[in-house]
Amino acid sequence: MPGIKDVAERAGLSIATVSRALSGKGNVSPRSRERARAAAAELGFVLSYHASSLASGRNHNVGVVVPSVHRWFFSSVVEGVSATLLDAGYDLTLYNVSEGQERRHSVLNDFLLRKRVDAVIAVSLELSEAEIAQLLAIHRPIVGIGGPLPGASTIRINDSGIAEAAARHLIQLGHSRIAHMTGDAAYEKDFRLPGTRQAGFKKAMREAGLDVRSEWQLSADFTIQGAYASARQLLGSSPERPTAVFAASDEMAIGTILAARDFGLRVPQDLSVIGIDGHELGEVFGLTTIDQDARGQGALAVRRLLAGLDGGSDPAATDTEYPTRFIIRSSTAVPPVDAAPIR
Amino acid sequence: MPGIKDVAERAGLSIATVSRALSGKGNVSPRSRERARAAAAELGFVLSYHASSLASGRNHNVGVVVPSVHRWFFSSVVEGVSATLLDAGYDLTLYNVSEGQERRHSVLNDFLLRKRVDAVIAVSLELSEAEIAQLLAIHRPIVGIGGPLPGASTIRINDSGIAEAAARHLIQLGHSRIAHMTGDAAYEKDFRLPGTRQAGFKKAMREAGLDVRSEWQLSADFTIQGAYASARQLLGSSPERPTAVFAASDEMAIGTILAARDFGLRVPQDLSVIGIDGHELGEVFGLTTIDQDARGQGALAVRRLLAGLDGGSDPAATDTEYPTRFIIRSSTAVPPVDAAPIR
DNA sequence: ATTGTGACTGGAAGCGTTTTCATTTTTCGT
DNA sequence: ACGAAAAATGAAAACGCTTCCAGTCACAAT
Repeated sequence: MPGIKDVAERAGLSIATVSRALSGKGNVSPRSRERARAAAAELGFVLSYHASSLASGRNHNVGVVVPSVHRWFFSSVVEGVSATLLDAGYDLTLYNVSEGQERRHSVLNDFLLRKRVDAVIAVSLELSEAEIAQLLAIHRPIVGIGGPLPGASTIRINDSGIAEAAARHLIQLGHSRIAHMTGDAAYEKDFRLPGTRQAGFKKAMREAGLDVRSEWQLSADFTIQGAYASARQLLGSSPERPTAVFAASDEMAIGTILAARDFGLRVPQDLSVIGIDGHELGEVFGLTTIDQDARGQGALAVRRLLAGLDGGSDPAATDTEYPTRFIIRSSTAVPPVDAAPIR
Repeated sequence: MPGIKDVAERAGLSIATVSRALSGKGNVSPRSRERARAAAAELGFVLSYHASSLASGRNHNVGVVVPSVHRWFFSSVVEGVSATLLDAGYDLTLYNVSEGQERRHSVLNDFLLRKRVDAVIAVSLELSEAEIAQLLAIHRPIVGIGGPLPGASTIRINDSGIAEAAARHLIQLGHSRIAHMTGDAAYEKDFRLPGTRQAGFKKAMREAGLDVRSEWQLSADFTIQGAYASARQLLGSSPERPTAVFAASDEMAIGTILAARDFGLRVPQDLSVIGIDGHELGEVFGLTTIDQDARGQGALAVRRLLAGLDGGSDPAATDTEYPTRFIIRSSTAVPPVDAAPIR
C-alpha cells in the first residue's frame, strides 16, 4: 500500500509539497500540484486517515448520538446529517444509545472523548450537566437537535408554540372535546419534548376556556403501534368520546386514525386528528399536521458545526428556532353536530 | 489533555508498560497494572484513537454501507449492527449512499479505502465486480446482507423460497386471482431482491397452474405511501379485482391494505394481503407475513466479522441463509365466494 | 553455585501524515 | 535590471501511541 513518500518520489517532489498539493492547503505551483495528483492517481494512493488526523489534530468525523434510528424523527435527522456530512468530506460515527444508561455512559466516555470526533450532534438527548460539561471541556463543538442542551448550540422547533397552534386549530373548528396524546413517560428522561408539547396544548385549552379532561390525556411511545393501542382504549371504553385528538407526533396521529377506523369512526366526520412532524405517510392518511423538516434540521446542524470548525472560534451557543409549516389536509373538520359541547 | 506519557510518569512506570497494562496485552505484573489503571483514572486519560490505530494498524471501526436509513429493513439492520458493535467496543461509520452513483463511488474510494475501517458491512447493495475486487484487495473482511456479493460472505434469507411460500399460502386458501406487488425497477440496480421474490411468486403460480396476469403485477418503491398509490390503481380501475395481493414487503402490504380500505374493501373478507418482513406495524394491521429478523441479521453480520478479525484468517466466503418465520395473522383468508376463479 | 527459564520492564524505533521554519526561487515595481 | 516582497520548496520535528528488542530479575532446576 503506497504512502505519501512513494508519491513524492514518483512525482520528484518532497513529501511536504505532495502533502500540500493533495490537501489543497498552502502554496504549491500548479505544475507541482498536477504532478502530485498524477503520481497519486497512478499509485492509487489514498491518505491514511489516522496518520493525517494524528498529525493535524482534525478528525473529519462527527459523532451523532441518537436514542434510536427507528423512529421517524431520528432517521430523518440522520439522513439529513449524513448527506450533508458526506458532501463536506466528513465521516459520521453513529452512536445509537437506545438501550439504557450504561451504554450511554460508556459511549460518552470511551468513544466520544477518545479524541476521535471533531464535533458532536446530539439528537433529542438530554444530557446531564456533567455530561455536557465533559463535552464542552474537550473543546468540541456540540449541537443539539430537538432537545435542550444548556451551554451548547441547539436547533429546535417551537414545540410549545406549535402544540398551541395545533390545539387552536381544533378549537377554531369548533371542537371542545379534545384529547391529547403525548409521549411516554419512559421518554421523559431523555427527551423533554412530550411535556413541552403538552404544556402548549394545555395553554391553548385554558385560553379557550376548555376543560382538559385527565382521562383524555393519554400517552404512547411515539410509535404507530403504541398509539394505536392507546387510542383503542380511549375510543373503545369511554361512552363520551372526544371529537378530536391532538397527537404529539404524526406516527401517533396515524395510530389514532387506525384505531378510529377499527371502531367505525370516520375521520374527520366523527373524529378529527392532528399530528406534528410532516411524516411521509401523512399524505396517505390525509393527515393535518405541522411539518418540521427533520432532514433540514439535520443539514442545518451540520452546516452550523462545520462553520464553527472552519471558523475556529467557538460560535456562541446559539439557540435556533427552526421554522415549521402548518399543513392542513383532510383529517380535521368541524365536529359532528350531535356532539354535546363540554361546558 | 493528558497523554500516556503523563500516566507513565504519574504511575512511575515506563510508557511501554502503561500501554501494555491498559491494553491488557503482554505481560504486566498485577502491581504495575493497578498503578497504571489508577494513574489513568486519576488523570482522566483516554487513549488517542488515531495514535493507537496508527501504531497498531487496527481501527476498531467498521463501515456500514446502506442505501437508506429510512426504510424498515435498513434501519433495523443498522440497529442490530450498531448494538452488537458497540458492545464489542467498535465504532460504526455509517455510509448512506442513497443519492446515486457519484456519491457511492466517492464513498468507496475516498472513505472506505482510506484505511479507516477494519471491515465493511454492505446492506442490500449490489457492488460491481470491480468494487468488490477493490474491497477484497485491501484485505478487509466484508459481509453483505440481503444482497448478492460474489466473493464475500453474505447473509441472506431465502427470498425466492419465502416468496414461493407466501404465494402458496394464498393459493392453498383457495385464491386464484392473485396480484403481486414487487419492488421498483429503480431499485433493481442496487438491489436484486425484487426480481428474486417475483420469481418465487411466479414459480408458485405456475406450479399451481394459475395465470400470472401482467396487469396484476405492480410495483412500488417499497414504502407504504408508494404501495398505497400503486394499489389504488389496481383496486380502483380494474372491474375484475384480484382477491389477494402478495406484497414483497410489509410496508407495501400495509399500503395495499390502506388502499383497500379506501375502496371499502374489507381485509381479509374481500381481499387477502400478505407481506414479507416482520415489520412492527404488522400487528396493528393483523398482517400475515414472513418474519425476517433484520436486527438479528445485523447482529449476526457483526459477529461473523469480529470472529474473522480476531481469528485473523480470512474466513471462507460463506453464504448463510438466515431463517425466517411464517406469521399468520388476520389479513389472509379464503376468497369471497362470489369471486369467479380464473381459468 | 551455576545455568536456564520465563515473567517483567524500559528504550527506542516506527506508524504516515501535517506543519513549522529556513531556504530558494519567482514575481513585480520602479 | 535590481532589490524587496511573495511564492514555492524541502528537511525535520512533531502527533501519541504500539511493539520489537534487549536487558533485568526472581526462581527453579541442575
